[in-house]
Amino acid sequence: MFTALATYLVEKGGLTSDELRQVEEVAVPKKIRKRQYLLQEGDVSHHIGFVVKGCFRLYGVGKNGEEYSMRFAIENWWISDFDSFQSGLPSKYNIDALEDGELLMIRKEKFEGLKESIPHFKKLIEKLTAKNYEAHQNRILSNISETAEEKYDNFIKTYPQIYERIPLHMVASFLGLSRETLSRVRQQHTKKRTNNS
Amino acid sequence: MFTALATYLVEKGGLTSDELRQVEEVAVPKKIRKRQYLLQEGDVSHHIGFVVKGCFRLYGVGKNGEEYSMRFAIENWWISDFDSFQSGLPSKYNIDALEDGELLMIRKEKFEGLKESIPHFKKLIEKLTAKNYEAHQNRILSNISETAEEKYDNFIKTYPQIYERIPLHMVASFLGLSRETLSRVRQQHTKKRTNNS
DNA sequence: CGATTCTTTGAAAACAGTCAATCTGTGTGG
DNA sequence: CCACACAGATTGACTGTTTTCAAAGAATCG
Repeated sequence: MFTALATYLVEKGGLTSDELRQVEEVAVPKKIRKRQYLLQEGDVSHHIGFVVKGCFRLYGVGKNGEEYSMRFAIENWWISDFDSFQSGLPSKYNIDALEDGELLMIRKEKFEGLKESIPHFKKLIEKLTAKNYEAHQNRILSNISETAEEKYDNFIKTYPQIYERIPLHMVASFLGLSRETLSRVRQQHTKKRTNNS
Repeated sequence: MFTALATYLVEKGGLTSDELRQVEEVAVPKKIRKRQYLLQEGDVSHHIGFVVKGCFRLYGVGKNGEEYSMRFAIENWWISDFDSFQSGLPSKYNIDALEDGELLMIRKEKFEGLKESIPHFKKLIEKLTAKNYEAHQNRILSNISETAEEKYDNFIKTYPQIYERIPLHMVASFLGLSRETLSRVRQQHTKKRTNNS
């Protein structure tokens, strides 16, 4: 089960087999069933998880019970509430599994240790952090500048693999639209596509 | 002029006077006039600026010429297009001065050097990065979950110092509202306040 | 199969955006 | 010092988009 992470670390970070062994030592496999929580509001996120298999979702809950999807993660993505992971404070969010899945969990202390002792690993994490920053920036720009249709368009172009795996009402809550609006936007969209081709 | 940054680094990062000297060596003072650009779309952001005095704005321009405010910075904040700064790619954004101002500019290579050679400095930057991540997360949640009035409310609570210094139409573009809508929201808001007190 | 979850649709209401006009304060040049 | 231009803020009337509520139609799962 570690092979997925090993492959990833070699490809993306150029880790040596000795370095891989160090990572393997601290990566704890975890199986999780669909609909189970990986993290619940109020918990502290002590781990970061590498997704070997499955699909996960980080979301907040409004006072009327509405769910706001903040982030999704599929194979070869990392998942955690990074806020809580960094700060050690209780999380405002929940993480749940949208499918049966498998993760490799690394404790915060161990994770920091890997960054210290493996420069390649550190570099990789910094690269991911930068990418993440850019993604946030783009998402905010999309939020404040685009119409519902443009947001939808943008989403399916940016995250096609995710789009095909999650229910539409979660796409809607990720984009800040009601599911009904998303449904209608999609209808418009396919109408246009068929006219043009 | 360096004293502002020195004070900041001692208070927030606990730097020693020797470490401060290292920072001073690479920090280049820059004066800038109201309405001048610090960065223009297409430029690469080679520097990060520490704001000694003044107020700055990072914004994108839509195809119809509308401006979308992504970020503001006042005294003791850092300003740059961090995307471009990290990646070395041309920026999609502009930075301009909303008032006459003074900055201390640090070149990317020098900045990375400081992180290498001064653990205190590195730690401070990492703390800021984490805070920034949290701020982005909160802003996205606000974007996708709140009404116009809640967004406005949230903004004046989160950034009171900025609110009182920048034109309202920039607050509007930061929140993803039209200036007219913001104006009406404000009117409602003050009406409520006077009724309740 | 029955239950649950997900998606779509229609109609009405709430909300935000646009356009156009006006009002304010600031600063510049004659 | 005044006049004028300019940037910013507000207001009203209108338009358009999005939400809400209610219902019903798919799809999936045990």
